[in-house]
Amino acid sequence: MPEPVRVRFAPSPTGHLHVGGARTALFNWAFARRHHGVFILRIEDTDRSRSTEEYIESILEALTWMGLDWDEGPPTAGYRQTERLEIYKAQADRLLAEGRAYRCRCTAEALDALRREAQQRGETFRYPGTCRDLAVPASEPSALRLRIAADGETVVEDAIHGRVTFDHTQLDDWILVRTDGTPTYNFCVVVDDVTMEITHVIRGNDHLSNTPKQIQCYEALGYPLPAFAHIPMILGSDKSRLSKRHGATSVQAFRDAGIVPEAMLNYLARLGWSHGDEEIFSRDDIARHFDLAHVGQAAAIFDRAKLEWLSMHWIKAMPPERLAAQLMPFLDSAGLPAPADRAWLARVTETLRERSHTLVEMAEKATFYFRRPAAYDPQATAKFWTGAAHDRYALLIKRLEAQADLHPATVEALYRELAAQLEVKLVDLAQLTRVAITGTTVSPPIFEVVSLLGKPETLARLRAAQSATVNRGSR
RNA sequence: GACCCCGUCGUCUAGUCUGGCCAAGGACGCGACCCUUUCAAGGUCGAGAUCGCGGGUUCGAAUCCCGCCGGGGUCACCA
Repeated sequence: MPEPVRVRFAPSPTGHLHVGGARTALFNWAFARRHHGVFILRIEDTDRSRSTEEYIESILEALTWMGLDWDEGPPTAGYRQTERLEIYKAQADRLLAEGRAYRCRCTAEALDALRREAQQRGETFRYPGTCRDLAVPASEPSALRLRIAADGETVVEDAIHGRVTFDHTQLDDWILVRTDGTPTYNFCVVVDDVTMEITHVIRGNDHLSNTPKQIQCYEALGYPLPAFAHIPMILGSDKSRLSKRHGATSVQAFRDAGIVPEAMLNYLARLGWSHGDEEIFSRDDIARHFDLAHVGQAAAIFDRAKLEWLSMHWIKAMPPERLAAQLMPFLDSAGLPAPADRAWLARVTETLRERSHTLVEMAEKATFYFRRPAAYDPQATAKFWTGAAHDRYALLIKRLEAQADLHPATVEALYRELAAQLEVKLVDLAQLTRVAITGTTVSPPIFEVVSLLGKPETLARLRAAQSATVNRGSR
């Protein structure tokens, strides 16, 4: 039986989870689920100056929102680098004892000077190995460097890019442990991946260049290599690295913009990965079909329009009760009251779901269900409050009053009958009603709206419009 | 600058490994029409890619080889 797949997502909590990180998390999660393996969440918080508890919470929240559940990780202890310092220390000591690493007392200033010189000569800076054979005593302040073979090459066998070769002239004896005793990122990653028995390292393409250094470390440590897969990056519309400049980039920014999680997941999955011509993937679909073989090699540009299309798709596909529940916080932010009747709200969302790309949009469009029009759109009144408007409102009011119930079908029958009698088009009566109810000429199917609003409210709005036609000078 | 990765419609992509089924398919967006109580949604149709460019191999190349150009990434006692 093959060894079980173990993958990890290892964000550093220096900011909210951005879409690039979210997609890396998704690919790891999907790979784990597809292979019935284990998805581990590890927090890379060795950079204490920039890491915060708030960001850790924020990242966990974003992953949870997307439904990316982890099998190992916080809140269980031991999945934060700051909790693993002894482990790095032990491995560092071992490398030193075995001669695979050595103490270096070169100062940062001295190295900076060398770096500048190299740059002026147009060369890649490499640590010259000053302390390599010096046996710097432990009593002196020193950093720990990995001893790397001066020549030869290191090959990365990448699941997405194939074989990538790096010449050792490009590598140098990099720092494992800083003078202050803290381990560096590249060292922690290797130790963590080794001790957590990670089988597949799936991460952003920006780490490909670091991989040969890490491979050297695996070898020094005497551990087998995991498989590597470097997924392409996500770029902004100008093909530069996606940043705030390009608008929303954090997962919660999209959540707050009313994108539904199903859509975020679906969009991110299709950004860089494909499964034939399919576009629609539920979380389960992704878990069932995801494979590294169909992850592309080219960076992808983030396209908000397609995300919103998917968001509408999933809004349309969502069970009404769930949709109503999802909408609630957005009604609140829009300053609208929380309806006590959840079933009623579900019906309201049914009328709005194919007209809303986001929940924010849906909440906006739902406004008239909760509030009477603050004003009537001048263009609408100019067009529909003609001389006959007042009388037509009167007729509508009279007939609606006589109706015991306002099922959409009975309302429609009433309107059609009246339109026929007056020898006008149904649209004229419908638009007159829209103006009265929403203040505009746009709404979901008006018979449904009337039914949802109920008789007293509908009548009140029709009467208000009717008297407004008088005030306006129409007869 | 050095090294590494990448390059198919505006965008996401199928196809590239195993050359012919591709005078390049799907999706978003865009346009038109149909449907229709408005707006949408839906349906149909359409515009849109000489497969970055130039050579080569081959009967035949988006697919193989070479060169070039363009974009991105990495070069820290950051992660």
